[in-house]
Amino acid sequence: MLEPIQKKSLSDAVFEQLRGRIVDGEMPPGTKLPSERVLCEMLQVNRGALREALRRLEQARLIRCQHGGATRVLDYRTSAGLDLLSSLLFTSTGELNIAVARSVVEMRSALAPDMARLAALRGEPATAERLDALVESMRACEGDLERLQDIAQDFWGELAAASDNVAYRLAYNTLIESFRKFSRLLTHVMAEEYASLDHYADIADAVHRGDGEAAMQHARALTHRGGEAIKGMLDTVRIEGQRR
Amino acid sequence: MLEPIQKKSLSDAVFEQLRGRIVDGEMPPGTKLPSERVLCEMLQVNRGALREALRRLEQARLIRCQHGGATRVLDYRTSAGLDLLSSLLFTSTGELNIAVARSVVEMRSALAPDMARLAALRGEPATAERLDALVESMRACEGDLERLQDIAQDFWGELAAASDNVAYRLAYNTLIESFRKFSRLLTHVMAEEYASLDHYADIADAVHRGDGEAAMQHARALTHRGGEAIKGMLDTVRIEGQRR
DNA sequence: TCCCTAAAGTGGTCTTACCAGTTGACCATC
DNA sequence: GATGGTCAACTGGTAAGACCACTTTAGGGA
Repeated sequence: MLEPIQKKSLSDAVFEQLRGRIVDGEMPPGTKLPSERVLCEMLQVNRGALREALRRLEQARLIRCQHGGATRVLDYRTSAGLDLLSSLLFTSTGELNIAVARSVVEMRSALAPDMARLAALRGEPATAERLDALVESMRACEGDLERLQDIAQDFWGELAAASDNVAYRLAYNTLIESFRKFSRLLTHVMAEEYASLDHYADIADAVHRGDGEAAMQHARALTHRGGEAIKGMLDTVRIEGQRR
Repeated sequence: MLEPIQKKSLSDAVFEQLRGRIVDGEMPPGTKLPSERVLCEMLQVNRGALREALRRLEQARLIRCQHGGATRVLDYRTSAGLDLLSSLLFTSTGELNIAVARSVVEMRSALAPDMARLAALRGEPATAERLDALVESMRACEGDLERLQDIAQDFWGELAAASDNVAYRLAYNTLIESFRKFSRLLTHVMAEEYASLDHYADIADAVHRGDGEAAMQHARALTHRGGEAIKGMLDTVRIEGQRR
């Protein structure tokens, strides 16, 4: 299958390079950035492209610009928002950051049960119908684990939408964006979730009945099981990484 | 008390105006934006300032620009990240959006218990010491509810930092940014949490002992109690709003 | 020592021009 | 009729230079 090639604009490249140097700790909090004119010269780009990148860094709360004064690096740990998460997943050398991946999985486990609970309490009949259809699709792809994984993500997306909680919806978007980047490393873990496919059906059923507690319990069981399996997998990856 | 006046750059103003029109639904998903030259003319700003704003909108995944093609509005519900949350809190007329505020409180309730659990499991002795100090400070300000509220926020911040989970830390930053915008409307609710100040002490104690389950239970009790109270308060606000 | 001021340096705004990719109409070809 | 090429007219992307607004700093005066 052919994939569209990704083209990066100049400001994209500048943004990513500076963001990388900041989160890698190469430019620790408090560092004074060179002036825009100097940065242009160093990066060999025009000032417009540079400023577009600086505005984005400022919005991500990685830097703070002051008219007439200096532009300083902030401590992203205490100032940045969740949107930064996906850019922390891989180190500058391209290796998966296990601690960050674990964070993603843990947060998923914390949010999913309450998402399911609210979806059951607030979801409409059409929601439950769609969940049923997704469960059916999951049953239909016994061998195709990647497809199973994709549908499972859609399942959670449906719950997030039905939870009628905009914070959950937005957090789901952010988490999924991160999760997709390393989920394929864990595809075989999904085989275990497949064994507990009934839990998905139970959640859909609980949404049908409007039983929030039941939906939460089944979601908790599901994410707990998947979460532990994934953490075990991540530990394996880490150990293999240390061997090299 | 005097407050520093907030100065907005041109690109800030452009960004906020366009963001507002998008999230208000005035420009629904799929809408084709006018060309940059035309937008400059309409907004009476130069193209550089406009483009800085467009880059930020693109990063927030509210729009999508295509070289040579059109710039289109995306559906923020399915594409934007959690960082957008705080800008959804108030409507264009300046009124609090109750549904969004409720979302913030619900998400806090979902995350806090697991944050406390991980903080107990992974926190260092110095963390527990700082939590003790914060509890002490809370006891010391019986009458000053606003101060109590601020310290409580620091308490959760300490737990987020100790959880050793970067997703929780970043999500905490985002949630607090939103929460601060309406927390003063709920200050009197904190009086109720004051009655349960021992729960904070219990969490600190659990962190001392490294007892994750206990920390989680007490955090759950705390956020449940506070969450219900806040939701009740928000309902009151909504009813009052309807009366007008 | 203190305060003021001027100069230098910073980010913010603006204009103009040109480069590069997309779209659609038109036309030749198969 | 379907396909593919060409061209003109868009679109966004890059570039360079000038000037404005603000902060910092160094120097000079009281």
